Amino acid sequence: MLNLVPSEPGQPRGQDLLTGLNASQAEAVANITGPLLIIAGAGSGKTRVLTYRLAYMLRNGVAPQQILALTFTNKAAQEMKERIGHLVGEQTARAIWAGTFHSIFARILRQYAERIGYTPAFTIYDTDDQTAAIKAVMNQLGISQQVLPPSGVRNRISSAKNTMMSWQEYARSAKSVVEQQTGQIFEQYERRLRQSNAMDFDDLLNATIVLLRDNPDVLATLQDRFRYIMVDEYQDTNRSQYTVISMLAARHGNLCVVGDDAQSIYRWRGADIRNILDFERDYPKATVVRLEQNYRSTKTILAAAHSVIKRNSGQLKKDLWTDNPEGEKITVLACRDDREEAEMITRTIRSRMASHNYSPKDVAILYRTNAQSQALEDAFRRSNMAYHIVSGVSFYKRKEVKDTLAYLRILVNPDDSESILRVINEPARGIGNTSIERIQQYAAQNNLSFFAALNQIDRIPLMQGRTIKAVSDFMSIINRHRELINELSPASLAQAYIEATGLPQMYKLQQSEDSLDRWNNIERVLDHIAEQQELNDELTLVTYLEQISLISDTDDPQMGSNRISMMTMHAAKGLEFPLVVIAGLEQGLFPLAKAEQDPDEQEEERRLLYVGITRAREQLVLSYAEQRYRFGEITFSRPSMFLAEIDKDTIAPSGRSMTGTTVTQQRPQKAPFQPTQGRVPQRPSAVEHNEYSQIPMPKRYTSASQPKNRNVPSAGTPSMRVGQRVKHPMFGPGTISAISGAGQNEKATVLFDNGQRKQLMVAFARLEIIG
DNA sequence: ACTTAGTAAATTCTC
DNA sequence: TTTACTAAGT
Repeated sequence: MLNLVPSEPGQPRGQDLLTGLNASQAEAVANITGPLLIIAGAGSGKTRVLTYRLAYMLRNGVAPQQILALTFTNKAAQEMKERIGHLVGEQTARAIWAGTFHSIFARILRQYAERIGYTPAFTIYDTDDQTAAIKAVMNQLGISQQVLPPSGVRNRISSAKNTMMSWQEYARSAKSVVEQQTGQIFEQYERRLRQSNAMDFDDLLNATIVLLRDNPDVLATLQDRFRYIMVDEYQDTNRSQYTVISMLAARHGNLCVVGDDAQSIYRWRGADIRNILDFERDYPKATVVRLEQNYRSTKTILAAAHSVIKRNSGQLKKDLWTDNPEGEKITVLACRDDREEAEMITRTIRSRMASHNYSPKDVAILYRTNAQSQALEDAFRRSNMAYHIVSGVSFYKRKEVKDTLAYLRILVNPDDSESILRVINEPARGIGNTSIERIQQYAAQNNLSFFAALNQIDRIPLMQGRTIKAVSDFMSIINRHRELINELSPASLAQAYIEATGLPQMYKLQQSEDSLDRWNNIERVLDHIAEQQELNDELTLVTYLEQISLISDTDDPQMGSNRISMMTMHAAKGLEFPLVVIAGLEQGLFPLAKAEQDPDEQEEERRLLYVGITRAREQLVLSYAEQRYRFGEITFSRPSMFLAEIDKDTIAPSGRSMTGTTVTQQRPQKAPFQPTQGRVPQRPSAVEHNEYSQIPMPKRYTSASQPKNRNVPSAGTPSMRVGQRVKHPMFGPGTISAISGAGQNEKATVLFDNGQRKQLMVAFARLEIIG
């Protein structure tokens, strides 16, 4: 910890913080009043500058409570808090308001919920909840989901909200039929969420704007509380975020924004690059500091990155340079297919680790889409290399976990219709679709929330006696436990309540391996609540649920473990590794097919590649495959246009081998690759990696334990093999032409004698062995 | 009302 | 390859 003894009066304190910084870094740190724009090139020590700047402020008399630091990911917020903690002590660091836009504003909104017509227990809807609400609304309006896909509606509504457009404005400007219908759905969607006492992610920002706009006293309070505001990744802010920031900073004007327009990669979710481009116009008195010295990468890597990004138009002027050595040239791996690509990547990584003494945590593989991790995982598992995947299927997206959380949400906010609908018949209670339809209709007609309608179940027409009984039993579980909210701790309440719903029992009784894992996952959620309660004795179910809603898949606690990382380039933002591999540089994949036509999209893809390249400190490897499995089918593609854009001088020459694949030149002193030689076998790591906090990854889904051997029948059904004659009750006799999957997922492709070809699940289809 | 079998569709990225 | 929805069967 640095010393906090005040220095001579009249002179700024904390000069010691400035030593060891370059001139522009020091300027950024010492400039704590007034508007400040920091243009921070990749690897220019941005995080260091930000944390030092905060420390400098604290040293000069700013109270930690007066500082608001906004980031985009929990990861970034976490890292910032930690590093400030080292500088000024944890106590002080904790008092700073640092977090994501969404989490900070959720916190503020809970405090003032009544002012905008919500209760403090409002639910935060994630993407799935939104889609569910939209489907329900479309149903109600009689709009077909075939004609108008709900996900598209969701996207249009979200982008409208990102630009702070109300449903009235949207409906007014709607031209096409699609837009008009979206307008109708938008209106009902907004009504439904309000009735559910729920907000989606976009609402968290827009509701804050409304709160500040309509309540001058709240605005004044918050402006005075947050006298110093700092925004990271400013190039990724959208209209709403921009507006909130402007409102909060209007009084004191101590606004510091940091960003790099070259790294703007979230246009698709409403990020408006103009926010950073126009900062100087918005704040004419702004100081502008450019951090242009890169401390991260070799000259070669920086040159490659520059040769790519210079093709984009409309950049803020900046010249990134480095004192670092020239470094090694970039390797390009040309591969036949995705499988070979994965193999070559593992081989390349293995040999570089040996020759450069890298440990696994020094290496990252980056790709455009999450689906690409599959082939890589297989290859890594085969060669026993420790890896972990950032993101992937989150623990919280599993059905049983979502159901459990839905039950808990109902407890704190019974008006949450989406959650009730999710679990009202889970486990089956005899409340079927027909009844639910009727209740929904009644709710809509009488302008009630679903829960309120359930309370009047005996007044709803056409209800069967049995259904009424089932509904009142369901209601009594909820009501009984609602009365205990102030009696019991969150953990014990959750425990008793979830037990009472019968959800865990349902899985436990099924006794299949699958359902036992699900039961286990429910237990893990309950354990997790207990753990969190231990850590924070002020924990409530409301704050717990909020915390869960706002974490993301990139918040990976295993980051520190010594493994090779695999992630999307989006997830890699802000990270750095000595050795970086970027896979799948193919036309149609990177850039994505839909970007090929649209120049704006193409520029965004190019920025994404720029982000990817600049993650590398010493070595960069790029790869592409001529064909790969996509949507379960082989597709062919040409190398990415981006490969041709990279300065040739930065790329190592390569030679074509007989097989048509490229073998990069081996460095002379290095021995040829030897498979798994001298390696201590390690357990495949995917099994252990967890998504967040103390919740371990469930065994199921990740149990890569049984390798998926194609064309090899699983042990349970030894007689299913290619060429086997079988008989199906409906399709008649036929011959198995292919087998895929294993165990429960084993599928047989059967060519029936009548000429039909079908893919059947072996476990379900009643295939009879004949011949 | 619920289960099951089969088909269709989806796969970008995040809070 | 996996999931999500629909239609038919129990």
